[in-house]
Amino acid sequence: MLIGELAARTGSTTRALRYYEEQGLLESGRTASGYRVYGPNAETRVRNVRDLLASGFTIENVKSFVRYLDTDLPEVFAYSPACSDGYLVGAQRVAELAEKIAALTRLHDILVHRMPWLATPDDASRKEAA
Amino acid sequence: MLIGELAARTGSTTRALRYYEEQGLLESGRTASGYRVYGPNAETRVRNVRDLLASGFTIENVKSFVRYLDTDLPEVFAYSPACSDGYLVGAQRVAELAEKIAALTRLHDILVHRMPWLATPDDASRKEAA
DNA sequence: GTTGACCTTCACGTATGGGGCAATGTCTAG
DNA sequence: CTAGACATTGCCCCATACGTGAAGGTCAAC
Repeated sequence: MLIGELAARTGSTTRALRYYEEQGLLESGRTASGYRVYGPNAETRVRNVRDLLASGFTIENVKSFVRYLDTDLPEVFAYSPACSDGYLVGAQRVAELAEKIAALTRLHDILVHRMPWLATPDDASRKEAA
Repeated sequence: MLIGELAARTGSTTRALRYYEEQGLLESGRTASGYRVYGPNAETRVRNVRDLLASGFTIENVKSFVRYLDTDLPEVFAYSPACSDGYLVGAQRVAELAEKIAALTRLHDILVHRMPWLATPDDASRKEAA
């Protein structure tokens, strides 16, 4: 399978696949003329990478899961913290996201506090609730 | 007043002040030897710029307020939408922040949903409330 | 032999607010 | 006269996951 086919089968792009390889998340053989060649496992692997990215992990995070990316991930994730590093990475990522959300929320609230006429109905209802 | 003094008086850095000038938010005269020279208004202006940035506006946003930056801003902001462009910029910025917060929250929730053992007490209480 | 679809590497652009160098010029005090 | 504190411009760096060309090689079909 060449890179175009793999991209089509996984709903990604050739650019993304080369990027994953550059990041050490994907391996490929080469034809005599230098084209990347992929085995059938590559499809599962790419799906897993994209699945994790879409779940809020970063590329760096996904590197921690690289050992498990050739089997179906739902299996891995279904049974509690399957691997301790997965747990740690997940927990750290959740904390990072929570922190970023908090920081942006702080900015948002400062802004609304200074310019109260900017409050959205959503803000108003949250204010009522508080 | 030279750049170092202005930086010290406003709690910023020389690098930041040159950046503000590059962005058109600050003006300076020059000595014969090329040093930047600032008048006393510069201090108010820089404070206002940094105040707006700290309030969640971007550099681009602050450019919209450039006409008002030589007077004390609290005055400007105290009387409802003092200037219609201020209102528009503020509203847009609030919307942008809200959107970013929503996007990050979506990621966060997906992650917690997939790895429920990662939920923080905060998540749990929010879940109860819902 | 040529068109066209496929592939390659290289490398800049995205948004944000500066940080941190380098290489060099200027001013002031001892 | 020289040290050192200050100034200048300019350029690369940060994180993020690729997008979007450029300039060119490869392969199948007609």
